Amino acid sequence: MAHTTGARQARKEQTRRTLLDAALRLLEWHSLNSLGLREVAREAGIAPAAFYRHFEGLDALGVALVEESFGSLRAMVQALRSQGAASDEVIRRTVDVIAAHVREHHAHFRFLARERYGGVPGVRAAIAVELDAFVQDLSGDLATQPESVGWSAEDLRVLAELYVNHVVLTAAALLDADPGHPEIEREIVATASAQLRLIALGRRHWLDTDQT
Amino acid sequence: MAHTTGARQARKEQTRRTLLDAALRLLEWHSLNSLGLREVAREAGIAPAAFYRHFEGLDALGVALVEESFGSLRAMVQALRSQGAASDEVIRRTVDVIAAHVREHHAHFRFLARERYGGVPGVRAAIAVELDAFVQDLSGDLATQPESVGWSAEDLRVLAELYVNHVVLTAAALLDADPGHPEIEREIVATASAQLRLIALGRRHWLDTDQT
DNA sequence: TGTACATCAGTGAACGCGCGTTCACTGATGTAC
DNA sequence: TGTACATCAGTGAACGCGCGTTCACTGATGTAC
Repeated sequence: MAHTTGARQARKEQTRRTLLDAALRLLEWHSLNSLGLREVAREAGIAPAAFYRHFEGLDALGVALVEESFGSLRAMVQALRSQGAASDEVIRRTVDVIAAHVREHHAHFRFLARERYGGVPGVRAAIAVELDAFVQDLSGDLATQPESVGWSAEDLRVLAELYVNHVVLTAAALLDADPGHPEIEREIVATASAQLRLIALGRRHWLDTDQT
Repeated sequence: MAHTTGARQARKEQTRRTLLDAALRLLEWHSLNSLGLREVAREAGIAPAAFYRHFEGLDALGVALVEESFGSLRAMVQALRSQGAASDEVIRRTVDVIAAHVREHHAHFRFLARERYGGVPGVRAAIAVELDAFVQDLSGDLATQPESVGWSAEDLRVLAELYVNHVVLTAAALLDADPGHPEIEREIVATASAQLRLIALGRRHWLDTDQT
């Protein structure tokens, strides 16, 4: 175990992960700006001063978590992408996929829901930028679907934004649901499905009359 | 100015208001759980110890702000109620009313957007309860409209929730918009209108096919 | 391969500071007679 | 109306505490020869 060069760097990255995981664990209960640097270091099991070897401060750690969390969101949409469009059956499955991803990456989704309008400007801005890019992505995706013939880019962006907001709110609602009561989760899923169906209906009839 | 009995109580209420206003001013930049009791007292111009004559702690002040803020929300919906249903012209006016109210009561709406998924459990719970009651109210209201013939109570609740979420998100987006750039605000209003139109279209065709 | 020096992630002690909360107090307002 | 006592909103000093940040350090890892 001697000259495996890069061992130092690997250990450093490992400690960085430990810090991020510790922060995510604490963020289950606190929001970012009520978190303490010493608190995170303590949870991670390292000395407070060592924190500075990895991040300039807690805000920087927050921005790193934003990037990670959007990884989870993109992975979820990747999973949805393999599904087709807007039949009722497909909508039900879509919402199930969301629920499953939220359960699996709850810490990331909780973080995004909390900090989207939270008190740390840098983090809020980072989320806004990522969310915007994400909506652009999705509307590009929607454009390739047969239902989107005749839609302007702007219309597609509006639709994509509606979808994204809906998904984020559904995720937040699922996170607030007591995991001990699965019937509440089923209720949220049912409501979210009905709302998606409503939007899908609107989408289907969008071009029926003259629109801007 | 001698025996106007109740002068003491009036002064106490005035100080309470001063505290609430000071907190709202600070909440423009911080979120509730990064606020300090001493900070609020300082902003209000009273001794820290006097705070306890009015609230048990900052959390209690937060709950009081929730109640106040929902007053603003209800007032807004009251204003919307005088409008009719879902023609495009009415939707445009609806969103304008929202924008005007958000501008006028920005501190309240910002507080709700921030704390809805924020880090103070008591406040989050209070908002959830109020929001739920509010959705119930609205769906009762929707039930009286001619467009709602044939809708189940559950369907109306789903629709009302979609509207409320949409309004809250629109308010949050408006709050994040730099007030120095009115064209950004106009863009948000345009997007919100289009999304409302989409939902209204879905509503119109909800009963076209068999639904649950 | 072995040796001598450089790097740098993590340590632990120290600092000054503002925090939330308590306490006995003050003095204006309220009440009883 | 006047007086004597009670109430209680707001004061200001004091407390112990955990915070973020700095610093010189240690010792394992990396590098040059």
